Amino acid sequence: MYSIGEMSRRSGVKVPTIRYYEEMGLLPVPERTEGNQRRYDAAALQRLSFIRHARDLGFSIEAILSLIDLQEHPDKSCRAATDIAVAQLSDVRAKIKKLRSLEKELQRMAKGCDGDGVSEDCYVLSALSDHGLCARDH
Amino acid sequence: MYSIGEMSRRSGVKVPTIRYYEEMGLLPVPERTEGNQRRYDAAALQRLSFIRHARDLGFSIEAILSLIDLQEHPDKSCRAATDIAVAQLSDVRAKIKKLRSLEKELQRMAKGCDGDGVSEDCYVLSALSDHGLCARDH
DNA sequence: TATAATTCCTCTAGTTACTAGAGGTTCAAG
DNA sequence: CTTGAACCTCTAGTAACTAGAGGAATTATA
Repeated sequence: MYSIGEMSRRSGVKVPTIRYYEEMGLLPVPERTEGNQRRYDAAALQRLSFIRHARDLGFSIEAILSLIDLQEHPDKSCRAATDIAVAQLSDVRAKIKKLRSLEKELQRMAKGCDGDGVSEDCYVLSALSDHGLCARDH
Repeated sequence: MYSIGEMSRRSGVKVPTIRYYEEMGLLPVPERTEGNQRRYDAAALQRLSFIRHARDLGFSIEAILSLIDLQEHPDKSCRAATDIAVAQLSDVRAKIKKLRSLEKELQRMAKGCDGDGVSEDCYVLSALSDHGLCARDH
């Protein structure tokens, strides 16, 4: 049986976050010692690692709740899990796309100005003030 | 003079968000009518467009506060503004990098599984459970 | 075994950048 | 002058935690 600190060390998830996950229903309510401290078993650690992994991949807590539900009902269709993963993938792709265009514009901004001189005629500031200087529309 | 709704229409920033920006110190406190409604001038609209533009580019409110400070003190160095833009750029690049590797892993996950069958042996779920299946380390 | 250091407990509040809603007032058009 | 749209303030909610207070339990050392 692991204490919450032990769980934290083994999973890389901070202690208050573990309690938060419990509150959110991601982790089952653990046993307690006589002194009211949480004690976890190996299954709980595995579950926590699953959560950590999914969060690292950007899955929302809500999505993870669905994934856990699927894990606990092995008779349900795998389709649902795949759908969640695919949705996550397209979300990530949309974010990449947006960030790429931001990157371009910021690059232009940062390059336009050598950083010398006063801010009165700073390219960064004028680029932000004047939308007409943008390469893209937003 | 523009009402807050007019400002919203012209800038594309929602009304409650304009009030929020005022509270955050991004927008100067505007004049009021006798009936206590906000009335803005052209300078305020320009400022709001600047803010909108900067937010679109992912600048934090704190960063925008600094940029505005630089705008209002044209004697200060342009260096500071450039630094903020460069920091923003590297932030964006880091995010892109992270998202790209997420994309790869999610793609692998979504592909590994055709969505048919029960979730007991769903690749998505096993990939999330078993870190060893990951292509990258996180 | 006594004490000290560490870890744990709950609870509240703060973070970012807004958004939603309640309940009430003012403005502009007809 | 009435009516409906727009405005006002204030509170609370969102996501996913993080920080801190004040106190109890556990573990390690003497």
